[in-house]
Amino acid sequence: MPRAGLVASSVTEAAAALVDEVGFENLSMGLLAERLGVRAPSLYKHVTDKADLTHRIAVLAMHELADAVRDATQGLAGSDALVAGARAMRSYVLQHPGRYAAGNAARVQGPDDPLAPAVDRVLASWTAMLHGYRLHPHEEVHALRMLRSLLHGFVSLEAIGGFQMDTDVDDSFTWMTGFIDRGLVSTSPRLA
Amino acid sequence: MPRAGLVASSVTEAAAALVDEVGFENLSMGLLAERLGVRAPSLYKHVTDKADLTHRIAVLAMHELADAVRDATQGLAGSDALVAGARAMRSYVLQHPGRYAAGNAARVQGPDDPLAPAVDRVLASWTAMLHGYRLHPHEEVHALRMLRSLLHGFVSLEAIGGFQMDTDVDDSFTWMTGFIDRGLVSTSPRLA
DNA sequence: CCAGATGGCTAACTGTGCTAGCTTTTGGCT
DNA sequence: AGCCAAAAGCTAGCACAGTTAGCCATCTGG
Repeated sequence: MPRAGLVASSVTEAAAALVDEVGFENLSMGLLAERLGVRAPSLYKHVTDKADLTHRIAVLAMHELADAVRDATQGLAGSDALVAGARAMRSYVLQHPGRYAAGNAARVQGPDDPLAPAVDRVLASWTAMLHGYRLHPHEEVHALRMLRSLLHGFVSLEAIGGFQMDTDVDDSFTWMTGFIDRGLVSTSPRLA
Repeated sequence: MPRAGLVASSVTEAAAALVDEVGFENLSMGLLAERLGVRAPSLYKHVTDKADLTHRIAVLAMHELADAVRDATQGLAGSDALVAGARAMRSYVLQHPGRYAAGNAARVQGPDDPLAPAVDRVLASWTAMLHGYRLHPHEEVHALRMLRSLLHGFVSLEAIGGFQMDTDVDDSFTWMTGFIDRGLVSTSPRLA
């Protein structure tokens, strides 16, 4: 019987694809094994346990999200960058809800946890974006947290179908990013 | 042997307390039964299954949240109401993270699901609050979604310890509510 | 005070995560 | 080429959580 030729990264990729399909809470080792044409215990040769697996998905997701935002904001600044970055994040999460859920469920474990730099990359993208507004240095952290909360909250709610009313969700997102942009401009001591 | 004298509501209350203590994902029928001085299968005389139990917690949580916001904004309007309501929500979630997690995990099931009116009560609170800003009618939904996203995102991130930097989280929250308030005021066709 | 409804129990089944220990493939080294 | 250790797969089986079946004790209404 030939081997399946698995490796930690390929298992993680398959798990990420699966989790986007069936939902984060429905991920099971058995189902993943089936997808890979292997028996469940064999997976433990590549990941230590299910927690390790979901953690790896989280790291993957944060890097992919950081890449998506970076690519979308390439060459843009100020309002344009903000809108493009926000749209890129929303699009990524709608396309990969399971991965994003894994990212939210994960916690940074030790000082060498690769999740930390992955999350930092995402935060650095937002920070760079906010830099264009020339805020007071002590306001930047507040603005970063606000932006993060807003985007995270919006996409989380949208992903679980939380917006019931029939008003178009795209319109709300556009309005919202415009609202934040105007607020940031008028908060800026230089651009106001 | 005397009976424990349980009833659906008391089981739900106990489960809500437990879930705040051990975390939503660590809720187990066995642990809850132990707390109630009963064996696990006995719980099924009061709730149909674990999903039913968490759903009941969710309904309870949404009503409690709606109450907290209503009480906090009593007699206030405009900016004052917004700030007070936002603070009340943040405070509730920090005090009852498990309940709030249950509320987010729940989905409205049928047309008679008591979760729907409970969620509506919360949304109605925010809507009433926004009414003070006299926005254009077609902008109200957008503003509601923004406010909801922002608050949900912030308290969710805070509850899981997502804000790493040592800048005070209280300060960020205050800054953020102020930012939104100013934005709403200047968006309003009457108050600007 | 009896009878039915009700709330508790034990026993047992299922599904999932995971470990132990065996077998087979694989790839490098002589 | 052939050997040998490491690695990758497998089966068997344990533990634990959720759940059901079915029994017995306890309340409560007539």
